[in-house]
Amino acid sequence: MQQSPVPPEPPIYRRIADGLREAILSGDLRDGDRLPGENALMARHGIARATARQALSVLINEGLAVPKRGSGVYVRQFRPIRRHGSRRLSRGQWGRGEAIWDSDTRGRPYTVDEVYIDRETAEDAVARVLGGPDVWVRRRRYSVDERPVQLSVSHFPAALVEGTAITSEDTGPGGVYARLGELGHAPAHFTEEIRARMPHPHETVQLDLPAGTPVIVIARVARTADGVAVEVNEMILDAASYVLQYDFDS
Amino acid sequence: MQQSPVPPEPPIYRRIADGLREAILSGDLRDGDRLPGENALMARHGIARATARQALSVLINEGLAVPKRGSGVYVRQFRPIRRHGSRRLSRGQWGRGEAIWDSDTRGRPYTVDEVYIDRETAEDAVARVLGGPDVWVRRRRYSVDERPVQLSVSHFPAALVEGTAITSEDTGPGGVYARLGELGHAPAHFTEEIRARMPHPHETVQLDLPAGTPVIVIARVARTADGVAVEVNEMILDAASYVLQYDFDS
DNA sequence: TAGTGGTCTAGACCACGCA
DNA sequence: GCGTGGTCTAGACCACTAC
Repeated sequence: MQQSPVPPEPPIYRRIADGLREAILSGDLRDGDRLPGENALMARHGIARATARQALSVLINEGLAVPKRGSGVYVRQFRPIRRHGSRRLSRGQWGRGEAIWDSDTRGRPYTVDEVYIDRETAEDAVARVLGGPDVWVRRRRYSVDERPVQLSVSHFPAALVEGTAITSEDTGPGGVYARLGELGHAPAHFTEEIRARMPHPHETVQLDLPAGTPVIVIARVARTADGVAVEVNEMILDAASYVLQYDFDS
Repeated sequence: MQQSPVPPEPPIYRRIADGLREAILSGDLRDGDRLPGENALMARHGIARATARQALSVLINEGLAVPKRGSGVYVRQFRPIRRHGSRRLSRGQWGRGEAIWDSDTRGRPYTVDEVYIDRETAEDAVARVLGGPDVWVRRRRYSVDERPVQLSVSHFPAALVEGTAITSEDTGPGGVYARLGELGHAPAHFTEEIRARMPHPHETVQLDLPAGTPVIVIARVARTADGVAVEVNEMILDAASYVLQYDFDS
């Protein structure tokens, strides 16, 4: 039998972090409010600077706070955009104003900040799906309200799109899917694979992510009615900016 | 015009972290390998202990490494389970061995570790969808290979399920959906909302998450053919353990 | 200019693992 | 018992923000 041991006290930095987190999650501290700074925590709890920093770093790494140099540490807000996957069924009587999570439903306009188009050799997984490594690639960054929210890399089989508008910056009305349709390869079936992880450094830079924000990674494969894969699109989303929604029936 | 300034050198701890990350992502260091420890980094780079710790903490907070007390810091593995949302279309000729990401396709068995069933007052968002705050709640924890991977909380309208097997531990053959069907409320339509964020402390404990692992949160609403919501299920997934997949057509 | 967070040093004691 | 990571102190200098 194990003698129930005295439950060990959490370390000081953790107790301080717990208190601040409580204040944030309970709503006592709201979006944009200033947290007590390092000096305030040192004085209030009689601790060293490094310990105060450690407490704040917990909240920062949890995505609940953002440090601003020379100013303070602030509570962080979460106001996501809603992205619909399959929405065939969501237009009926159900699914109107009955979402679980709050989100900005106003259709805020996307801006495409950056576009790079290139002919490349695809990595193995993409090559396997597209039937070969020769691809045209379209890399974009999307922003909403001046804020970068998504990186997107689309791969197309080179043999399919060579010489079409898909390999130029302006893909024309209807975008790449309209062009694929004109080529007799209209996308009909989609598969989306979704993961979440902490961002790599270049993603942190390109999406301007504060510490403690994961990214959602979506790998989407578009196939024609015949089942031929015509596009592989990898999207990196700022997780704090998105709610994904999928509607389907059993 | 801005005179292009000399690009500032990143701090030491960051350069060390970058080097180690590079070694991990390039495959030089593989799953389970031991990283150089604090003492090794101090000696190799001539830095103080706190600086070495800071470098390692970067990788730990990125989910790329796990510290083991008294032993070392180790590269972390990612071997996810595949969870299918809508898979109506995935059984055809397409979608066979053509996934983008690796995953354990062997159908490893789930274990239900913990079950709590209770009558509760639902929070606002759930009450709004279910048409009232009176709910029966089933809380479960799922494990795969002895490892907790998912927390799940299902809410059912109390008026609908009162006195049925849904309010008892053993829901009988076919589970709760079979019971709902017998009651004339078979689920037919599903909406899944997905977010990702860093875990709350109780989630870290219950899922035994190392630092740097986000969670995926899925809120699923099940509706009958008439559009009546009969279940709201909130799932918390260890993001390192899952790939979600959705199949649909345009 | 005063206050903030960012980086770094040089120590200390502890709990834990592994041999 | 030794090496590991976990916690903590008491300083230092810097860059940046706000006033």
